Amino acid sequence: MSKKSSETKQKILEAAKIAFSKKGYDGVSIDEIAQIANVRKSLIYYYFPSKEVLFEEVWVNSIDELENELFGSEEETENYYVKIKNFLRRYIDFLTSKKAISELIRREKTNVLDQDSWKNAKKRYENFLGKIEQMIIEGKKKKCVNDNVEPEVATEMIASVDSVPRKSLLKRVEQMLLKVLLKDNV
Amino acid sequence: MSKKSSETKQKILEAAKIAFSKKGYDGVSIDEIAQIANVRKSLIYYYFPSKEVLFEEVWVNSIDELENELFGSEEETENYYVKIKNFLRRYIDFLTSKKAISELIRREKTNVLDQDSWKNAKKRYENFLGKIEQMIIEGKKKKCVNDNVEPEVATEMIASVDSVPRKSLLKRVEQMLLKVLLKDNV
DNA sequence: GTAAAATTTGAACGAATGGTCAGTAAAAAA
DNA sequence: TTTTTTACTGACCATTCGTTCAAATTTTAC
Repeated sequence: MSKKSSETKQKILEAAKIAFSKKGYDGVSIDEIAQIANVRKSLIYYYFPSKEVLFEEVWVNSIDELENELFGSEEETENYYVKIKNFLRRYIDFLTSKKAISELIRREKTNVLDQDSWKNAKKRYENFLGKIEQMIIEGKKKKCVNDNVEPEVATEMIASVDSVPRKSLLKRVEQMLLKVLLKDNV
Repeated sequence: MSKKSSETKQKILEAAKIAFSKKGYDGVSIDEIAQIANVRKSLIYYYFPSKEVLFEEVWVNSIDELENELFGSEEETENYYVKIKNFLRRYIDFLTSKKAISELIRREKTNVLDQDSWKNAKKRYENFLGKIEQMIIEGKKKKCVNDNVEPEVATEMIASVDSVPRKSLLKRVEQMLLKVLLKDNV
């Protein structure tokens, strides 16, 4: 794939991301995306076989970006207090800075998990949730996370934070989550 | 309007409520709603001039039902500690029992507030939020709500609770909100 | 410079969508 | 019973939608 080609593809992906995040999958037409990206509609079909696949690629990229910011920096510490605290801080930073992706996830995550047609998107999102769950499980093994915390429930709790408006409230929720999750030796 | 007429209209509204809550406004067609309600498509247009108006009526009814459950029972007390505590308890009860309406609001509230076309729906929802805000303002006057709480922000916080999954987590969030909002003389 | 490959375009298609309307059936009024 | 009003139907329309494709243009390889 040449430079120009991947540039165009990127332009389409970016336009689709913005459109889907603002209006949702069903609220956006290929024409609309083409207009935003400033390309002809048929060109979109040169790069993507269908609207569904385009959405899935946008989704997977978005989760990649989120996951990278949350788990990417190779953590030196094995201290799960620090690990989980850092994780939540990074998550909240992401939610307040990367608005388009956050809004996209908030809007479509239910559909991604329910809908059978978006298999790749679903698999990618479940994999991401699985990493959070794994972190909680490890935290329990290391005696940092409360024994009464069910990892699956804790994961749902953490993921639901993406619907919280305003940074001030997010900070409160962060504190609440830390209190609920971690054993309280300071 | 005869009995049969209002029964049919109700059947359509109910079908639309379920469909919209599951798939969102853009994800649902009039044909689909007609199928669920077991009526012909054109009959829907006998009762509603457009899909938009149908949605707005579903929305307004839903907010009515919610508001009625939260503010309806004529409270005897003027104690705003009790009032706000009861309010939050009722809200959480509603979210866990009336799933369709809760999901509808969660799905579409952003669109209702943004979109200019759904004027009635927007006005109704803003009026509902206004009542919550008013309760906070009164609570401040009565020295029950913390001085540093901004009513508008508090309202957003409370409204965002509709995105919280699981009753166990909802109970936690309820406690957090009470802690943030109310002065802590037990 | 020319051939081959990759990229972009515009026109078109069938299906689905929101919406209309003339007409039929049923209920209420007379 | 007849008339008038109300409730319902089916056929149809215009538009938008996702999608296809042959042809044009641009880029790359030789």
